Amino acid sequence: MNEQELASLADRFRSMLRLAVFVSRRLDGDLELSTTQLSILTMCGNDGLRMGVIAGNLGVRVPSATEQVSRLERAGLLERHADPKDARAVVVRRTPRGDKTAAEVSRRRTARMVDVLETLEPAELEALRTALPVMDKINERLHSISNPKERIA
Amino acid sequence: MNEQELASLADRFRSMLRLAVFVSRRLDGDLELSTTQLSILTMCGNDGLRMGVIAGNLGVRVPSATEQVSRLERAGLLERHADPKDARAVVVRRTPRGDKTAAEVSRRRTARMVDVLETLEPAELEALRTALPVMDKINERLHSISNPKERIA
DNA sequence: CCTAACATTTAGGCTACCTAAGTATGAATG
DNA sequence: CATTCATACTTAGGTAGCCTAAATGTTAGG
Repeated sequence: MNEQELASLADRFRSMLRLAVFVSRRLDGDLELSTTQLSILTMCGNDGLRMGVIAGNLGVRVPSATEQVSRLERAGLLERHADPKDARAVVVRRTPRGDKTAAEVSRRRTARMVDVLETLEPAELEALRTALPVMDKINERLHSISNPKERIA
Repeated sequence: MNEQELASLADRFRSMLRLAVFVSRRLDGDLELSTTQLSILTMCGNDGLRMGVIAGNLGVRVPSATEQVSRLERAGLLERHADPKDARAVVVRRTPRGDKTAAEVSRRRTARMVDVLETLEPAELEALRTALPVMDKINERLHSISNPKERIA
């Protein structure tokens, strides 16, 4: 693939990323838990996770994770526990109600997505399936790019 | 493809959408203009667009578009003009500086994406290319799903 | 005309991110 | 041990970008 084709693919892929944000909003924007909250609930099994790990999995800073966890705790879906090995740390676990809610919400959300996917051709579904691992790889690659921050508008 | 395979694909596709949000943050999070702002700048050629059309293209409500346009106007990249056909309406156009900035920012952003794509196998690039139109189709399908709004946490 | 529909802005609110600074514990070192 | 540095988390305060509801002015239809 030559330079120009690559640039064209890059451009269209950038548009696709933006589209993914829309799709995500359309799909999840009206439900009980935000996508982030459902992710947290899903990853904190009954074994529990450290706050820092949650943040890392989400791709956000620790204080952002703290905020979401606190909210889910207030809603009775998660609990903070002391880590016996390290008094600095916190272990976040789902409550029984959290288990139930996570399962329900996830089921509803997947069902909605299935409704959409059902309208597609088999070849299109195959295209989707094939592209999934590529996105993972791209995400990994981007870990290596750094981030200052300044906006002009 | 049977019911269960479809559900599994739906699940993994949902994860991919979340990943797309990360990738987008990693890729664009540190630059001069937000993704939304660059989209606006790109779509408002020198012909200009109505505020409502901008909002529609972005997939947001009109007041959200107003806000971003105002900001870009303050930054000297866009201008509001009266529509001679309809005094209620506004036509948003890029300034010459807006032209220049849009081109530059877009070039830089694509270059960064090319750097990432260059690390992939030809088959992976092909997978990406094939999946792009499928995302468009999914987005269209989702237009038909409605949106109240209530969170439990 | 008068009323209803439309295009936009303004005002106010919320989520989810961020950075910087504070607290407390743990680990390493002289 | 005492000190110091690193780690894990929370708190405080700020910002972007979305939302709804209401205000303003314009057009179009009966």
